[in-house]
Amino acid sequence: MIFSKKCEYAIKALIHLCINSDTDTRLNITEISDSIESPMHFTSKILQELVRHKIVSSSKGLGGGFFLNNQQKNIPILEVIDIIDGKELLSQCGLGLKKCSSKNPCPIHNEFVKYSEQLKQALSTKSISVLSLGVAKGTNFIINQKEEIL
Amino acid sequence: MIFSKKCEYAIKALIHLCINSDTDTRLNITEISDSIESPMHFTSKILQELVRHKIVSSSKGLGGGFFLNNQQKNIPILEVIDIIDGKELLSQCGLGLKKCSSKNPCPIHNEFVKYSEQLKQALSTKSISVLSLGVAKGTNFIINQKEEIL
DNA sequence: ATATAAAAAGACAAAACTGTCTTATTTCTT
DNA sequence: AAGAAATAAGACAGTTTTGTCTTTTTATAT
Ligand code: FES
Ligand code: FES
Repeated sequence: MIFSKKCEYAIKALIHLCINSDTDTRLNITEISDSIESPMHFTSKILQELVRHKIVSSSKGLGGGFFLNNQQKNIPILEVIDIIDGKELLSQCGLGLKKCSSKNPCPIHNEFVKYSEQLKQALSTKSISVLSLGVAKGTNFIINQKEEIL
Repeated sequence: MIFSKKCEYAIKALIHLCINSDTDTRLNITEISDSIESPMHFTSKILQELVRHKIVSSSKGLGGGFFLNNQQKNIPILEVIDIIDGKELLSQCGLGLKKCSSKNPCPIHNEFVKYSEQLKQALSTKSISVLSLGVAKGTNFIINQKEEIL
């Protein structure tokens, strides 16, 4: 598993919020965790962390909840991954050497860097809202689909 | 970190064994863990697991130790990763959906599969001995190099 | 003011991963 | 047969990740 569970839940929650919330439509944590099938309190912690980093907005009290404003919907997903799993995740040596560099490359460096750089590039150009498009249209999914018996 | 520590140590140990052992040159666990800078008993467990899967050979008793025969040196590294971290590792959905498929793709499926297939392909065609070449020549490294003060 | 609904925070618990220590077993040498 | 050197195996411990529960704080509506 390349991303942590925290990170997976974060991305799912953000996509759900992108589609279903805005400045004056807030979602509470029960609704969110039910929708993305994630553990409620754990998800709440993750969203709190994202609020601290200004990736998500929130308001307390009656009628409050979590939401994304238009600016937040355009944040690239890589930024979220960097916050939750650390900037190193996609820059680390595949064999765990302290520093991944072409100067002192490990035996899998070439294959590995090619892969991680490409992935990093792709994730840095996809915003939360771009990833949400397919989900809103029903062509992409953030929860497990029922087995269809054909 | 995409591979587990177990897997990192396994790959390093195999490369070290590929370069320094053969049917009648066996290495004991102290020598191996010192050379690859890994925790000795943990590494021993990992090698035992690889012995059970016939990736590594071992013999007990005086003059015994771990070693690779010529056939084992040609095992693709992906096979090792599959054993230690599970076949799923490089086939899993990046968002943790139970099944990664283009029929019910998650929002990052396209990017994700494109690169993980490439990596899997690359790792399936590199044998332990191929990865060892650079290390034997001194152009690749499996332990951290000292900081050079230039 | 009070009740209520919500996030925020903190303490705790379970599980997985990583690592250590001890004992058993095997094999070789003498 | 005895001793030594090695892997094999199992019990245990620390740490991190994942998840749960409870309390506090804040804002709104009545
Ligand atoms: S040095 Fe190992 S991946 Fe770059
Ligand atoms: S469905 Fe998520 S990566 Fe394929």
